[in-house]
Order: sequence, then structure tokens, then C-alpha cells
Amino acid sequence: MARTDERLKSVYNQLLDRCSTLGPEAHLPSELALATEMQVSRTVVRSALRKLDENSIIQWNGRNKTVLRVPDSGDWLDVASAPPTLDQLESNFFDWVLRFDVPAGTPLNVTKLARDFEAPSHSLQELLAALSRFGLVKRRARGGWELVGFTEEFALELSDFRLVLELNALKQLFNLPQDHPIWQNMQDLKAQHLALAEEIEEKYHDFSRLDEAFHDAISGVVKNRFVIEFQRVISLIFHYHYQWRKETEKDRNRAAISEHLAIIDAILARDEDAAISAAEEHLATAKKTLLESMRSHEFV
Amino acid sequence: MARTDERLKSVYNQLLDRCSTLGPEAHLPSELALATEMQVSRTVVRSALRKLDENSIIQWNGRNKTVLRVPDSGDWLDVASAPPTLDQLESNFFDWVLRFDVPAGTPLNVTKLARDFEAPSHSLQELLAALSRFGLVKRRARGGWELVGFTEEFALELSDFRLVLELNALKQLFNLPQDHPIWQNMQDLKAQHLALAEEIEEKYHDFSRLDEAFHDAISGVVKNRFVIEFQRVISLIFHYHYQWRKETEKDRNRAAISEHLAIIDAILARDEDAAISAAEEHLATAKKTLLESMRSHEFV
DNA sequence: TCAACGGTATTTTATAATTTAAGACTTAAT
DNA sequence: ATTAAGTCTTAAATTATAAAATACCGTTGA
Repeated sequence: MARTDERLKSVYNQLLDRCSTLGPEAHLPSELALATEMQVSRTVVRSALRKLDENSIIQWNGRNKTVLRVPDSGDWLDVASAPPTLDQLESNFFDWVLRFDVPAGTPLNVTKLARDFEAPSHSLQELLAALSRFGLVKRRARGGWELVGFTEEFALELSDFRLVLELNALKQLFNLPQDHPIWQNMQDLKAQHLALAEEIEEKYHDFSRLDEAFHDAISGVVKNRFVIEFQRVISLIFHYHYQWRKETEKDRNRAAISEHLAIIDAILARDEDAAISAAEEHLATAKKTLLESMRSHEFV
Repeated sequence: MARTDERLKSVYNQLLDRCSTLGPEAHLPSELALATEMQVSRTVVRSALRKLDENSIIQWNGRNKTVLRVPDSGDWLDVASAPPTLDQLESNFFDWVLRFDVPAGTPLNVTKLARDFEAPSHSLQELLAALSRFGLVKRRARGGWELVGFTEEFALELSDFRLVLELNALKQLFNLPQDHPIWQNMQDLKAQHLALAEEIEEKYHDFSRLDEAFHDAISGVVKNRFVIEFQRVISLIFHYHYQWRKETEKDRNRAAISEHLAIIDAILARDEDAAISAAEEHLATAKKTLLESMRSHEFV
């Protein structure tokens, strides 16, 4: 019923390492120096030093910290595996929802999810609170959470919003100076697309990576925290979605490559109108595919 | 270390009310009926019934629940005032940040904020987690939170994003059928703007409400949960910001009214290009004002 | 006979106690 | 005088736990 002493253990082990390399009789640096180096507070360093003193590995007396003996292998504490970060947790969550086609309206059990994802339930609560802002989950009337999930409506709205953001990015792209790296980046992407088109029969799986790179390149020109955050969620959802909907992957990717190339060519030709209409077309296809694959799975 | 029994107390009191009106000898409805009516689980109803039985206000025996006596005023339990909802909490938070010009980088103390806002610290945590998605606050390296806040950069990005969203809304507006309520709405708004322009000298304070109504009307045509959520945050920030930055309010509002009218006229004339350029102009002014008022406060 | 009801047991949620960690301030040593 | 160590207060993170929700099952009575 308190926080874990993982940090203490970690610092203790790091100090053991230090004692090993320094050897007996050596003196350890100041508390502050150690704290800064190990990126923890002095309190933790002092706790670890006290523990080392108790275990007679060092003798600690004021600012005098003398190594008594070289620690042996049994002295190291095994530090529990760190819980997943919020980003990892988010990925896990999307992964779970899409992999198991979790239907809309499913009640989300925080405790169970926390167990499954091996995360503190408290982090789950936070993740759900954050996702509720995007309308992906919602709070139930008398406590608990519920998946709103990937309904058709959600997919439509997601795609529409993606369109707004990408067209905006595209417009901004044309205002960039000639020496901006984006232009070279587009040349490179064109080459990569052409290369993949050649070998689409075998390597069609590689498209997913290229797709992400392409959209990231375009969206990346917009330096706006709101756009960036949304883009993150959008690409996460598209990414996971396509990962579990692979029926007509080859054909779909072949088509997408030529659509990408149309956009790239328009960009390289500095033809804004052409680029925008090509992008509109591409995103319309993406929307259509998303909806079709959802329906074919009797998803929702 | 458990949830509060506020719900139990509330149900207990409601049952007391019922006993009062029914009078002695009367029978209470079934557990399920009571639970459905009071929007709680049967467990709570049963706990409350047990308590009433223990206090000899009713006699409870299986499905027989007889009122023994009319409760007197001392029987009612005083139920603690409900903590603020997440929406209220959010408003309180913005209010606090802008009212006190809380500078960027300020560490946010969850416990202290929870005390100040009289909310469970757990709700604060949730709010911060959600706001971090909009880049308003961020998690610090070793625990805790920090206000990113209303830096100039933030304001710029906010305005830019607002522009993207509103122009998008405006474009969608022109696709709406002739019998859509928006057109009448615009007529009404025009009248209200003209009326306020007449009396701007005295009533310039009323503009803030009208401004919100105008922007809400335009943004409201977009039925997209992502847009709506963002719009909500954006208007919240603009709202609070203007509430605490009143220097040149009269002039600013006078100018804004005529800009609004330009947009409205273009909309009513079904002139999309004119509407868009008028809106671009208006939002550019809003951005300029936002930045100026921030600078004049040596804000940040 | 069967639908509604109450009893019981099992989750699940929300909260607060608890412990670790952080940080501010004070004192001591070089 | 400057830097480090000691002391103490406060905050954050996590778990233990009571409260509430819910699922299940036997019972009652129309």
C-alpha cells in the first residue's frame, strides 16, 4: 500500500557497481553528485547508502563513504520489471481492441485490464480518462468505463478529420522554402515508392511502413501541438486497424502506391491544386477501405 | 481507504421521505423497484433498508417492508456536498490559471490543487492526464506535473488550429440545404450584431456572449467528435482569456462586430470565397489581439 | 408454471492509508 | 565562503479495503 522501492533498489545496485570498480578503501563521491548523476533525489541516495552501510559493504560516516569490500554476485538486488509506460499502455490497448474486435459498448474493467497489461490500475484509469477526450471510451452512469470504440460513425469522423488535417499540412507545405528538407524527402519517397511498386508481388507487406513514412512526412511540416497530438492518435488507429485487416492487402497497397505517387508528383511539380485533389482522392479511398473492412468483419 | 457511503446516505434519506409520505403500516415497494427508481444498485437499497430496520423505522422481513413510524427531523443523515464534476473542475482550473497568470513551467501540485478546488485528487490527476493531450500541461521527469500553459507559442498554435477548424466548418456550411436552420440562425445573428453595434458604447460587455454564439453557430455545423472536443477546449481558453484581459475591450469589440458582419453577409449572400477571406481576416485579428494582450501582461 | 423477488456470493470501483521520494532549509566541515 | 551533510516537511504513487454493482440461484406467490 505504498509506492514501490524500485528506485531505491536500482540506485543500490548502481552503487554496488561503483564499489566493484573502485575496489576497497576507495571513497564515494558526495551525495549530491551521486543524486545528480543517477537522476534521483538525495533522499534515495541516502537510503541506498544506509543500506550499504548496514550490509557492511561501505562504511558511512558523514561525508566519509569508504568501500569496505568488493560486493559479490549475491549482493545485487533483483529489481522488478518496470511497468509499461503510458505510450506502451496505449498501444497495448489499441492492439487489444482491434485484435479481438472488441465490440462497441463493451464495459471496460479497469482491474482486469490492468492485470492483463501488467500495469497499475491507476495508469489504466488515466489512459481511459485521456482517451475519453477523443470519444473512444466513455464513463458509465454509475462508475466504470465503456468502449465507444470503432463504430462506423467513429471511423467516418476519424477519416474526415484526418482529411482536414492533411489538406492543411499540404497547403502549408507549398509555403516552405526551396532548401527545406521536405523536397528532398519527397524525392526519396518517390524513389522508394517506385522501388516497392516493382516488387509489389512479394514485398507488399512493406507498404505499411512506407505509408506511415509518407503521411508522417507531409503531416510533419505542421508544427502545431494540437495537430501533432491528433495525428498521433489517428495514425495509431489506422496503423493498428490495417494490421488486423489484411484481406485484400496486396491490391489495396498497389492502388495506394499509385495514389501516393500522384500526390508526390504534384508536390514535386509544385502544383498545389493537383496535389490537393490527389490527396483528397487518396484519403477518400482510405476512408472507403476502412469502412469496407469494418463492415466485412461485421465489426461493431 | 474505501469509497464514500454518500450513495447509501442519499438512498436512506430518500427512503425516509417515502416513509413520511406513506405513514405507518404502509408497505414499501420491492428492492428492485426502489433500486431502479433511485438509479442505484439493489445492494445499496438493501443496505439502506437494513439500516432503517436497525433504527426501527421500518420492519423488514423478506419481501415485507412495513413502515413502523414516521421519521422525525433528526433521522435524516446529512450527506456531504457533491464534489465538482470534471467539467466544473476544468473550468476552475482554467479560471485559476488565467486569473492568476500562472506562468509556464509552474509545477502543479495535485494534492494542493485538489484541496483548493475541493475535488478528489484523483479527479485532478485525471484532468491533468486529459489536458496533457492538448499540450497544456505535461508530466515531469520524475513524477508530478508542470504547466506548459499560455506561452506565446501555445497561443499561436491555438489560433492556427482554430483557423483550420473554423475554415473547415465554413466550407461545410455552404453545402447545407436551404431549409437548414443555420441560415435563419445567421439572419438572427446579423440582427443581434446590428442591434449591439447601435449600443456598443454602453453594452460592449455583451459582445463576449454574442461572440461565443457566433462562433458556436459556425462550428456547430460540423458533426465530428474530434472537432467538437477541440472546439470546446479552444473556446474555453479564448473565453477565459478574454475574461481576464479587458484593456481595450470596447474598441476590440467594435472592430470584431464589423468583422462578424462581413462574414455573416458573405454567408447570407452564399459567397463562399468572400466568407472565407472575411473569416481569415477576423481570425487573424483575434490572433493578433490574443498575442498583444499576452505581451502587454508580460505574460509567460 | 413461471415471472418476479429476495438471499447470497463474487467482482469491481473508488478512496484513503501508507510508504517512498522529493525538495527546502539548517547545520557543519573543509 | 563554499560545498556537503543532516533534518524535516510535503507530495506522489500504489495497495489495501470498504462500498457498490452485478451475477447467480433458490423461493414465493399469483
